[in-house]
Amino acid sequence: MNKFYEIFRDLKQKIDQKEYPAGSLLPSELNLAQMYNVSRETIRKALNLLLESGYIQKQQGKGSIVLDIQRLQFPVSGLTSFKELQEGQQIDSQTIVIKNKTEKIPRYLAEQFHLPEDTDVVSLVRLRKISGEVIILDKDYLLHDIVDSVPTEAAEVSLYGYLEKECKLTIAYAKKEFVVEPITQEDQKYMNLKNDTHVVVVKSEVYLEDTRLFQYTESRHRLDRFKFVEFARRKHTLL
Amino acid sequence: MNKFYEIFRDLKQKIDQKEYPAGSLLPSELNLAQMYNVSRETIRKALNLLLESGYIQKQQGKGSIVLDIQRLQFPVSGLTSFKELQEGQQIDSQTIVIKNKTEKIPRYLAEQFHLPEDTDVVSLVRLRKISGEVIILDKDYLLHDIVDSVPTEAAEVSLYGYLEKECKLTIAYAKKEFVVEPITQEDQKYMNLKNDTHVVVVKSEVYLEDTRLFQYTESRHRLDRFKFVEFARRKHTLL
DNA sequence: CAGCATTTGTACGTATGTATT
DNA sequence: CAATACATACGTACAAATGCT
Repeated sequence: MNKFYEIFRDLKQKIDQKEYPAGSLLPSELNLAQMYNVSRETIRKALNLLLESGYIQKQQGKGSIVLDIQRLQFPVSGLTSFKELQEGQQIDSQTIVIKNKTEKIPRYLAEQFHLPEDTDVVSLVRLRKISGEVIILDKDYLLHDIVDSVPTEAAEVSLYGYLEKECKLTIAYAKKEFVVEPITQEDQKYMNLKNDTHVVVVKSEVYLEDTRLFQYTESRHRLDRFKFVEFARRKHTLL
Repeated sequence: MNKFYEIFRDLKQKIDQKEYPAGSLLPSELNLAQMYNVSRETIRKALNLLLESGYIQKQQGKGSIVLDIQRLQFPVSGLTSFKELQEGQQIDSQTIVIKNKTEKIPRYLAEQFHLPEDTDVVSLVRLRKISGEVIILDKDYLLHDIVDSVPTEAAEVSLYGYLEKECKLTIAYAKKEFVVEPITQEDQKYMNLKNDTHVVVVKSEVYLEDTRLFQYTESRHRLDRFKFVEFARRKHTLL
C-alpha cells in the first residue's frame, strides 16, 4: 500500500491509543519525515487524511493539534454502508431481504435520471432490525446493465462488499438528500412504526469511478431512531 | 491569493459556463500546467479542490471528467451559514432576532461540554422566515469569553460575517448532529407549525482554529421544508 | 495480445513565504 | 530578533492505469 496511507493508519492508531493524546501536538512534519524515513510531502499527505477525518487540526507556525475524537465517534459522514456502520459500532443488528428481483425501472426514476422506460433494474427491499425492531426500510435499485443480479446472501451480509469484491466495481461518489416524508403503506406494513406519521428518507444516487450512475437508494428511517452525524470543515475561501 | 486557489476558481467558472461541459475531459495536468504557467503540483492542488466540491471525477490513465453539477446545485455540505445558503439560492428570506442577551449557560450544555455552571454565554434566538412563513428557529449559544456581545443588527444580517470580519475569529470545524425531536412550547409559539408534532433539529458544536469550543447551535426546522443535500466520496481505504 | 503514448498517482528534494513562540 | 513549524511552489523521476495501434 501507499506510504502516506500507511503512515496515516499508523498515526490514527497511535491517536486512538492515546500515544498522542487529545490536545497534544504531533511531532513536526520534519520530525515525522525523519521518524518514518520519508519526505515531508509524504507526511503532509498523511496529515491531510487525518485532517479530513477530524483527527487533527493544523495551525501554521504551531503544529498539528490532536482533537478529542472520542466524542466524535461516528462515521465521519461520507459514503458508508449499513454493514460498515454496524462494524464500527458493534450493535446487534439483522438484515432481512424481502424482495430481490430484476424488473423495469419505476417511472419516476426513469424520468428523474433520463433513462428509457424499459430500463432493467435489480430491485431490492431490505429491512434493518436493531435490537429486534425494524427501524429502517431500504429500497435499492441497481442498474441491470452493470449488475446482473445480487445473491440474497450478499444482500443480507454486505451489498457493497459483494459489488466491490465480487463484481470488481469501484464506487466513487454519491449525491445524498435527507428529507422527511409521510409514511407509505409499505412503511406501515414492514416497520415497527407506533404512531408515527412520518419517516426520515435518505435518497442516494451512487456513481461509479467512470461517472456512470449505478444505484439509487431510498433509506427510510423511523423518526425516533434516526441520527446522522458529520464532521465538517469551514471552507472560508471556497465559494 | 494562492495560485492553486485562483486556478481552482477559474476552472470552476469555466465549468459553470460550460466552457468545459459535463462529461468532457479537462486538459491534462501537464497541459494545464503549461496553460497557467505553473508546476504540475499546483494544478493538482486546484484539481483536488474541484474533486472535493464535486466538480470533477479523476481517473488514472484517463483524465479529469467534468461532472453534471447542474443537478447538484446545493451547498456541498460542510459548514455553511444560513446567510451564505440564501446567497447561493436567491430565496426571499428574513431573519428576526427575538432574543439577544448574555446569561448563564443552560445546565445541560454545561454538563455536555464539561464547563463550569456559571459560564457566561451570549444567547441568541432567531426566527428564519422564508416566503413569509417561519420555517426555522435557531438557538445559538456563544461563549462570552470569546465573544463579548453580538449587535442585533449583525445577528440579523450575518452572524458569521460579524464574527469573522469584525471579531477576527477563525471558525475551523464543527460536529453536526441531525435528529428529529418532538416540538417544544417555544417551537409551537414562534413557528408556523400546522399540525406537526416533530421538528428536525440540527445540533452543531463549532470550534475555532485553536480548537477552542466557541458556539453551540440548535437549528430547529419544520419537517416539510427541511432538506439537506450532500456530496460524498467513498473512502475505500480510510477505515 | 503486445507495445506504445498519454495521463494520473506517488515520492523525493529544494527553496521561499508566513505564522507562532 | 531568532528559531521553529506549517504553506506554497517548482522540478524530477518513476509507477500504474487507460486507450489506441
